[in-house]
Amino acid sequence: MQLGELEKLVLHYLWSGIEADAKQVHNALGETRGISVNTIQSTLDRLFKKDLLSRTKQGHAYLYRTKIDREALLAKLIANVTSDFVEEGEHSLIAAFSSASANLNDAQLDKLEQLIEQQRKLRKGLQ
Amino acid sequence: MQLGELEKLVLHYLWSGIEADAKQVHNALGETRGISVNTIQSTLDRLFKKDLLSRTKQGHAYLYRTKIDREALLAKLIANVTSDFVEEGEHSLIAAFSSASANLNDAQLDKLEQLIEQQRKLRKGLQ
DNA sequence: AATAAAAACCGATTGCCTGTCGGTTTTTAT
DNA sequence: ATAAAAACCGACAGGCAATCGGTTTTTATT
Repeated sequence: MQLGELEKLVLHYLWSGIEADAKQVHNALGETRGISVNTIQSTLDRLFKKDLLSRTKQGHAYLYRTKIDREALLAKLIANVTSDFVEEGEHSLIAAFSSASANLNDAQLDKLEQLIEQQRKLRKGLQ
Repeated sequence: MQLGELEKLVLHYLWSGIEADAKQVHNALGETRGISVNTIQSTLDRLFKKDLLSRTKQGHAYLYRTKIDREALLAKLIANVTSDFVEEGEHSLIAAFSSASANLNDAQLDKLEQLIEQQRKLRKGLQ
């Protein structure tokens, strides 16, 4: 799945916890750029069709909101872009980690380990 | 940077440690697909221009070889596709992990922790 | 129910990228 | 010098994002 510039901007905007219709998004992003409301509408529709936004009719207009959070989208994009390069049974994140670990600083390594621990505890509790 | 199907195939092929000219790549990949040598040549050239391959004249033909290994390319692709979504100082992998950790099995968690340890040791040794 | 306003929908265009190749120029080996 | 091989150039198709004008549908109001 490909994401264009405007699509990314819209996602960013909606991740701030806002629900918005095309008009509002246009006010927030399009107006300054000299973009028409129609363009925003198309973009929202594309994101909807990509299953990244959900929408409900509110009065006359659709209210859009994100259907996936930033972190999940990151995971999705990473899986997407790496899938052709990772072996069967290999997890893309782990493959990615082994290639990128050198670019992580100490604090980030700590953070990751912390997240792993957290996940482990969660499992113990649930089982 | 976008990679097409044929480009990925060529990279895969060259990652097997081979140096090859257009003809050889064509033999290996193009012939069965009914693709002309010219197509392979274009693809090799595009990959070269993307700085993913290097080449040297060998006799009459260019010999191509990968300029980046699989892991490094993964890192690059990931950085590319995620850069618009990560904050300064944040690393996309860690952000992605926090949402995807639930999808990893115990063995994969172990594996990841192992990789972290390995990376730590590497740093101790180098410092 | 009629109608005006708002929004959705449809289709078209442009621009960028990959895949694809034919034809021309350059290089190389004999 | 020349024939063969390879490189190079330019073109076209197909896919996707950005962009918008115009038409249809929906909604609110009288």
